[in-house]
Amino acid sequence: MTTEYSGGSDPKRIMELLWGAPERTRRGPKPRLSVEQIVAAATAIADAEGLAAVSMRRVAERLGVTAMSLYTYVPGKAELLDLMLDRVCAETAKPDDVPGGWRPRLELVAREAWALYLRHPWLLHLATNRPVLGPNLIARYDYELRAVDGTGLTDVEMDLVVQMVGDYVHGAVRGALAAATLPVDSGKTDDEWWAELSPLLEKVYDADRFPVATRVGAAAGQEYSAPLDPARAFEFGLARLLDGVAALIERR
Amino acid sequence: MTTEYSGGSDPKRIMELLWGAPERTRRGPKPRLSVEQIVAAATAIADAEGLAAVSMRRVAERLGVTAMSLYTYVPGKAELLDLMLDRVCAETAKPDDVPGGWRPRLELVAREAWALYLRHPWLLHLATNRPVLGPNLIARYDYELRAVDGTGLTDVEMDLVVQMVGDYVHGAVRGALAAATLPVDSGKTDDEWWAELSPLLEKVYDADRFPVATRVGAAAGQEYSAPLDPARAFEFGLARLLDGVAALIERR
DNA sequence: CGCCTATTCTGTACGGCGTAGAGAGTTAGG
DNA sequence: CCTAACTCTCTACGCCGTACAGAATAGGCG
Repeated sequence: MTTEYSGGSDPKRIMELLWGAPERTRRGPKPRLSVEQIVAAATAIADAEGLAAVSMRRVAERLGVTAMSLYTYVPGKAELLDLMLDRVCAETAKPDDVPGGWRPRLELVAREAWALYLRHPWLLHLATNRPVLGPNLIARYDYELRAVDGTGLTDVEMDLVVQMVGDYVHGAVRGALAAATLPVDSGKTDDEWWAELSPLLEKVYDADRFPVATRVGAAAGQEYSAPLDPARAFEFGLARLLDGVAALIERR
Repeated sequence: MTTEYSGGSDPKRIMELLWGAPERTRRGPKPRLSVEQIVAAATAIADAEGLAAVSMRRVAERLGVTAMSLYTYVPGKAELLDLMLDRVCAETAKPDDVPGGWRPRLELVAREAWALYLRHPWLLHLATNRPVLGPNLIARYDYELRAVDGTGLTDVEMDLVVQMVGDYVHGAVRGALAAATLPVDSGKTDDEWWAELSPLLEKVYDADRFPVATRVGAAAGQEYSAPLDPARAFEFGLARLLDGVAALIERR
């Protein structure tokens, strides 16, 4: 019996893809590719040229195959993106023996996520509206939760804390990458860009209306454009976040 | 769906658009539209059908005009998205007289952002790679900073705290909306969805491998699918976050 | 007034996208 | 061997953003 899935795609199929389909004997010609090759090719393109460059035609071209032949391996592009997401999540280290309690463990979780985002910036632009229940994502979720297991937090609180850390990293990376790529893809340096923009800005608003934004924006801009400082900002914010978690845990 | 990019071309032009161009006498035929009408139409479509439904052709159609005629008002779609972003940011209330110090002020900032995201969920999918220096965005940034001004934090720390709150809200909304829209656009209830998926999951992984994820995931799923609880989770996480900020401020 | 010219808007077209559908080629099970 | 299952190619549809050419409009200047 087959069910008809109008809007979304077949959950069974994507599950098989994520977890590795059981090898059946196949009647037709030998497949020239594998799902893994396709996902790897798509990931390589995304790493090199960004998510926008990942199209079925581009991926197929890289594999010496027509676009449509990919559809014998993967139901569609959305599922390919799901597979890319789960695949890269296998890269994060998950050591079991981090000493020092929940805080160093959560710090490691955050830093691994930070590093993963920097390796694959296109992760920022993946909209994960629906859960992707792949093996690596679940394993990572489990690992992250274990960082705060046994601290007296309720299950829901544990989920929330882990979610918070993930969200924070996401946002911090976005800020860092925006600052880093701003001068790069406009072909101008940071100073040139601002030099061009600031007279326009000044013509149109008086700094007196937004005194705090003007002052702080300048300071923050300088901080972020310094060589190593997005990472320091990340660490700083992380410390604040974990202080909040600590306050919660100590109250238990 | 993947993220939409915004920002890009001639800085002078987009600045004029954002801040309202100086009215010059124009020689040709009277314009049938205004930038404001176009941005409003695009926003209405995004509110009703999501960001993916916003195309130049769709917006033009809604205004009784061809797609190309929009390009006399707006340099391109990226700039239209910039304008939409700045436009909706005017909606957030910014009262000056919040009593109780920085914490209630920051809470208000977060709740206003939360409400804005819920009114315009497509904001989640807007990635602003470069800053959009519109009047409403700057005004909001200034307002948010004033919430923590005079607390002894450095300028850079102020920026960081405000950024953190914004990032947290972004992530929390994403989680809440994912939970809410999951059953909706698949045409199934939450229970049906899980009932269909869980046998597939069970066939493929044993709960013993991910004991914590299994337990916590179930608890969190139940919590989020309850009617009002994404909002409670949001408030809870916000409290933790602000506890961290408080620890920093008190140390000053 | 009438011309010139800047501006608005339309029509058409290009190259991209995701993917549906038909059909050619290939291989295993009966 | 035949047939059915399977892979892969080709063509095509309907979207997308937008470049370009040209028609219509109307203010500035003679």
